[in-house]
Amino acid sequence: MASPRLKREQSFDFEEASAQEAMGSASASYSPPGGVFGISPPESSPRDGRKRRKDRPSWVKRTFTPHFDGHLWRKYGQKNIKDSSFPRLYYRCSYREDRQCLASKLVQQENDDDPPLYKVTYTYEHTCNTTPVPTPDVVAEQPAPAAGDAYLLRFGSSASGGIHGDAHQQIERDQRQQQQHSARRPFMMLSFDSSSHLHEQQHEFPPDQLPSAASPSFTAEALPPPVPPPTTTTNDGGDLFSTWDSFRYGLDDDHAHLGNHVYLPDDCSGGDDNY
DNA sequence: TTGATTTGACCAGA
DNA sequence: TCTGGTCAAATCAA
Repeated sequence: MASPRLKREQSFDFEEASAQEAMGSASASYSPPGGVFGISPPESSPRDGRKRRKDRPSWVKRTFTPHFDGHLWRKYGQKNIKDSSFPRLYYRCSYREDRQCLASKLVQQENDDDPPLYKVTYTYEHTCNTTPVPTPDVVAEQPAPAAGDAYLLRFGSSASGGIHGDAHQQIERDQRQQQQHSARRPFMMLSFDSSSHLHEQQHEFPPDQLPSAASPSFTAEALPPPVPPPTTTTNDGGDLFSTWDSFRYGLDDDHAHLGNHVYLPDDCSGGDDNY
């Protein structure tokens, strides 16, 4: 009897090494040129499905909300990693089979802070052409960012803009988690997730570099008046979930643009915003 | 009933 | 040889 393992799913033969080399070491953040790799359609031998990891295009970002990046993911694995206190979670695009979307991501918690910081490694760009949920969320707890008060502001992906219901559910689950986190202890959280298909203006602040809410250039009040949201959910308990379409938040000059978050592990600060 | 998640095993790369 | 990435059956949840 042949082992079912013999049945290898899709196998792809990507030669992305050149792209990696162009970006430097494999561990550096990789910014997909134009947001699209030179992806070839699935082909070649079955064994290449497990392409050498170094050859696969990937980029890293750190975020407090690893599940909010505007795409719909399906978890397919979890593994404890050596030298890591936290398991690594494996996700792939939910449209992998439907649209041969190769995008996948690895989520690994990096610390036990509140909220915890996650390192997300994306592999391959989305080719599913699904609308990456252009409806960010704003979650603001505590009306005024007074000293010591919790202040949570999240620009995440919401489901109201064309995402499927299951994605909505997933997001809601995550929102609940975030709420639970935020309810435990005062903290400040700023995380910006939105449609990633544009691959532009993405920054993320490490926890120790989060712009202060009191900063004149980075306050909740500084937010541009949002487009009237198609759906706005307000929790009576004081939490506010606001969603609106096509929201992009930019800060000029020496302040980061906020629209998506990105981590710049090395010195990828010049030129295009890294991804 | 259907789809998502969990989890142990397999396999390839380092 | 070890570790990490993926598969797929079993299980869970909606």
